Amino acid sequence: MPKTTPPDADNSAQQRRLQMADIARLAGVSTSTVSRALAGSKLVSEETRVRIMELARSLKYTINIGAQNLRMKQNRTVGVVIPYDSATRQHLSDPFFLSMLGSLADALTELGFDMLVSRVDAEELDAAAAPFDTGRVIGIILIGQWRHHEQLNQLAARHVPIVVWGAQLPQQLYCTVGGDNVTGGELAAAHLIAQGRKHIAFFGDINLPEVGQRYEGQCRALRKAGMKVDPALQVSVSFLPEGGREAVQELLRRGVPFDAVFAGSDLMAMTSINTLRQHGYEVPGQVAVVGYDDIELAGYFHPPLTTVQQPIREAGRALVSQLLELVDGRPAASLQIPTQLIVRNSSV
Amino acid sequence: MPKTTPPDADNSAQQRRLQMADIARLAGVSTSTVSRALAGSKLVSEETRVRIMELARSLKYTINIGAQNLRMKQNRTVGVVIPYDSATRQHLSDPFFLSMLGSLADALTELGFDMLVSRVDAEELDAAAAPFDTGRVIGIILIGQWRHHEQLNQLAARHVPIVVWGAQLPQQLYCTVGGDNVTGGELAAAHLIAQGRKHIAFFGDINLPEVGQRYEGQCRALRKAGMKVDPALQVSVSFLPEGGREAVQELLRRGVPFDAVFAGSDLMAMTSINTLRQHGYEVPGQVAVVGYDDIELAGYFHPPLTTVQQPIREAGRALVSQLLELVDGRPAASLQIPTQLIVRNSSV
DNA sequence: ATGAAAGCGCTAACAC
DNA sequence: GTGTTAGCGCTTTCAT
Repeated sequence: MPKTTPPDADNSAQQRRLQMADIARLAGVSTSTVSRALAGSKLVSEETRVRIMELARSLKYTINIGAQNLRMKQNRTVGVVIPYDSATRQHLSDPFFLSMLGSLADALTELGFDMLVSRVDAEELDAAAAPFDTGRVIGIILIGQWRHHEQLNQLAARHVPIVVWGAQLPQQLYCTVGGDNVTGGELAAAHLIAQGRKHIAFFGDINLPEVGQRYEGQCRALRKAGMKVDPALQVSVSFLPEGGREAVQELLRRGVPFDAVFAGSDLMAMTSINTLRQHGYEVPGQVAVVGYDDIELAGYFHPPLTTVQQPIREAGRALVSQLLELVDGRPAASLQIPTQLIVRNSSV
Repeated sequence: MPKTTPPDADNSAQQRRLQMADIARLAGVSTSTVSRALAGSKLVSEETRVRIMELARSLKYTINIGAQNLRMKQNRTVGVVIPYDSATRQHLSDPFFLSMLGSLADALTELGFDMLVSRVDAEELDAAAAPFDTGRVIGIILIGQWRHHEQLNQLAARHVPIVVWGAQLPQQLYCTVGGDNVTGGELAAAHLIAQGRKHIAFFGDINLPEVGQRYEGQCRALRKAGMKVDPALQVSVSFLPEGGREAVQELLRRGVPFDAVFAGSDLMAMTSINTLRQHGYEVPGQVAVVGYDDIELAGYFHPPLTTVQQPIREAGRALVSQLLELVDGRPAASLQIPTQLIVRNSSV
């Protein structure tokens, strides 16, 4: 572990960081006055206030937020946690999660909050609360509900202010914000059905709440169209990019006929398309494909990907606003963000 | 601006956060003993240490890091800043930058550091130092050098510990970590030349240091092959995804013949390929295309993208290790991470 | 309008 | 081994 000596350690020329007492001395006033001046209090005369502010600015002095926070018992930092899968030791790479991070950064910056990012082992989700427990952040936004409903409930029961990006589940103590997965799945499947597709495969781990709901949506669309649900067309594969390839191979192995694929994520849709092509299938000619997420690159893929859009900008804002509710001690309802189908060429 | 009342505000049932004094009282010892016990000091008897630790754990007490930092004048948080373009008000979306964020998160987590992410207006780069000036972070990693060489120099002159992802420039006071852009460009162009391409277009804003160096590499490869550099084949376009489309259109407008494109980023390569196709060009048949970055999706594109790989995992680690050098008061040399050409189908 | 003094939650001499 | 005390850099009564 690197040492990172404290700034005041005697490594030569490290000039000591300026502090309020210095400004006070230089201005010939007390620290109280400096504090007030910098805070824009009207208790200090216009003249000295200006003088002190100028001085501070010319010396590039800024208040030490740590000390200020301690004294004022406040904090404008929000924790964002992205669990990683300890088994695969998978690192942060899903473009959708990454975009969410960007969107959260934007939403928080806009409101004057800082964002503390940490990664935790998905199996030790309790650790997600650490930045809160240690007082560094006022609450936690967790991206990736995965299968950890129970652990999340426990965190909420402990009164950790936490908002989770994911699906709304029965008996849920924590607040979630997520896309409307059932409708999303239904839209996707209905679209494929409208294109005349008869055998629609589903790729994705339906044990994950969000994916499960997307599949449920597909089933609903099938039933509405008077078609029956064939379990042989449902292939459970992980969220990793290779998922698409594996799913196609498994489906071919099963030997069930299919003319469409609804994939649990765009990444999976893309690898599915590539694998289908390698096996000589034309997309969308022989197999129509629909993805999920509408990541930045979906439209640039060949063929451009039909997909269900998760409105990431609003998602970020919603996550933040619900968290701030919780932080202020108000209850925060779980939210569903409406999704829409983006029809491109991979399915028509 | 939302209020975010301090935790001790009187909104009903917010139970006060446990603190060391509480543990001390419950254990019947002084706070010093608790402090020592929790720090694992050998000054406290085995027995009381265990007792106190158990107590703390059962009560889910954790030390308030803010107070600890203040007292110990230490900090294990690193700032990561991603400037945004104020003109286009462009938000964080380039997959490469996003991946870099992920890689940094991993590298920092591994070393036990936290990551504070902020976004600043690229025109006000001075603001990038704010998290440092206010004592929240021990140093800054800035992703995106853009055109702000001068402002970065000023930050370094102010002794802000800062490491920048970007190109190494003459008269540079700050530390950079970046790919070897010249070699990268040379590899890409040499590859295209080896494929028998005669008229290689370059897409990208060569005023950006990194892109300029990639172009320089291309020129070098051309000269080595005894070919001449045709300025009409260089098209300056922004880093935005649409850049690729605009570049192709501009090139066609110019009417110069071309049989290859070297694009400044993968995103641009992808949109270029799509636009070329729309105009009836076959890739790689009539036009070979090479990108830059090797983003996650490059291999899944159709055709799979030949590209220059920026090793993002090492990049993250290198950025962090150089920053920690600076923080410890040691000089940190700028680093170039070797790049390699990944040959896929878009160019062969 | 300004200053003195107390204290935010913690650690580290220094006593015993 | 453990407690007492001072103080990290700031804000805020309470005096003046």
